[in-house]
Amino acid sequence: MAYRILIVDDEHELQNMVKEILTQAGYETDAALACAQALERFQAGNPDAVLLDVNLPDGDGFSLFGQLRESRDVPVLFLSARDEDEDRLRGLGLGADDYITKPFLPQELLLRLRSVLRRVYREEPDAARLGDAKIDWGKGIVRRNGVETALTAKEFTLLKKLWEARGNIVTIDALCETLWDGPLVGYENTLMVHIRRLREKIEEDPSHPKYLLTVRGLGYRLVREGMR
Amino acid sequence: MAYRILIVDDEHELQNMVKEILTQAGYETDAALACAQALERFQAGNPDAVLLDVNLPDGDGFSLFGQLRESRDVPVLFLSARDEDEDRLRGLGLGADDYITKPFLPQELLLRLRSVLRRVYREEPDAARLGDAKIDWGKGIVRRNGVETALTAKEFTLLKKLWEARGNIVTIDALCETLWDGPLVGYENTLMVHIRRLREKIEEDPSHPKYLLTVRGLGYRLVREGMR
DNA sequence: GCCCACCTTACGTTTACCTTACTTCTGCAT
DNA sequence: ATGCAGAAGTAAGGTAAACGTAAGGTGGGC
Repeated sequence: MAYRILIVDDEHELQNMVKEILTQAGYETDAALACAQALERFQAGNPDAVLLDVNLPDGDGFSLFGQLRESRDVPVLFLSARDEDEDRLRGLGLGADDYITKPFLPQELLLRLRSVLRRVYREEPDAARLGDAKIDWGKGIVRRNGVETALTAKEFTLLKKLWEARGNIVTIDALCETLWDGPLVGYENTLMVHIRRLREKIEEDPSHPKYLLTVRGLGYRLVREGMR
Repeated sequence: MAYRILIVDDEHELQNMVKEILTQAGYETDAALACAQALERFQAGNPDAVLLDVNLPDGDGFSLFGQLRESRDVPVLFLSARDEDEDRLRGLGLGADDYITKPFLPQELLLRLRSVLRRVYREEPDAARLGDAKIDWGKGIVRRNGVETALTAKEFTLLKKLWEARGNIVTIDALCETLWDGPLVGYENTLMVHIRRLREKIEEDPSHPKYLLTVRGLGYRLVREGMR
């Protein structure tokens, strides 16, 4: 999932350039031309970072910065045509994450933005990839085509067990044992139902699974990337 | 506890100046004149950040940077006398946290360092936001729609535990353990009651929580905003 | 073609959690 | 000590999501 960046600048030309740069690099962008609009877009779009020009028609970037930070500790990178020491110090002094003076190299903008995002959102969510599905173990959810689905307790432990042995067959007995840790009889059918429900959450076509495969007579197995 | 900063520069004069600036600002400093020494001081001193000159007598700062990062994801700010685009892009491209060109204003160095440290070591402001609720950890108070509500001891530690893991599920066992420190069982119901009371303080509609969510069979989880 | 392993669906059951009211505990001021 | 107030814990009835069951269907392997 791409980061969403809000660009606030009153120069159309520069705004489009920045937008182009960021889009090329795989970010999602949103834009505002003035303070009022910026606040509105900020609330609506909930961006992951803000690129903020100091000069704005209906106020200055510094006070807008204050309003943004009051609502949330969002990363903000100032852009400014003025390379006055005073401005730079003011921006950084307020707590901005960076202060970039125009003109700047597209590459440098990207790198500085990346640097900030890396620090702010560093903690890689403990996630696993399964084709086009992403499993977030911390949240206990799986994302596919942008939609999040919560895993139930049984589905969670079941999927985890399969994931830990991904590429290898896990017997039905072994699965039953991890799900009910006890007499491993009588729950085989229930297991199938859970498998089915899991497939509905991680597979595109649950009836023709591509990832959670059944091995007739033995058990189930999760495919491993680049392996069959 | 003051941050420890390692300065790596072969110019005595500049090194002393930087040292002076940082010490004045309340940082602890350590210094090295060349790569070999830098690595030694890095291992020994375990600094919280490194200020790194690009030009060094026994190698260049870029490769030293690689060695440092290999051992640990320490924040690094490059200092350079050369304001060549190429160098800046290279430094930032490697993953540096900032790139400052000499001569620089002492104040700017401090601000940029502070900015990086703030993100890396998460100096949590003494208050947290949760939707329209603001939590003041210092006072142990929650504000919503202008009304202040005091948190009780149990509610406070419970909320803090959830906050520290915000975005991720915290198991009921883990919560019980922090509230009653011990592998005690039998407090699950009490925990629920505390959860309920917390919700009444932070949620608009406690019966349909938007922030403190329950994950059936697994635990509870506090939503995290502006982040995926 | 037949069997058996597995799939699939609908539906009934259970259990984890919610909610409320009440009781007990704890610390503090009198 | 005594009583009080707020905090913490207990209990019991309610609810819906999660789970389990069963029964008919499907298809691969012999």
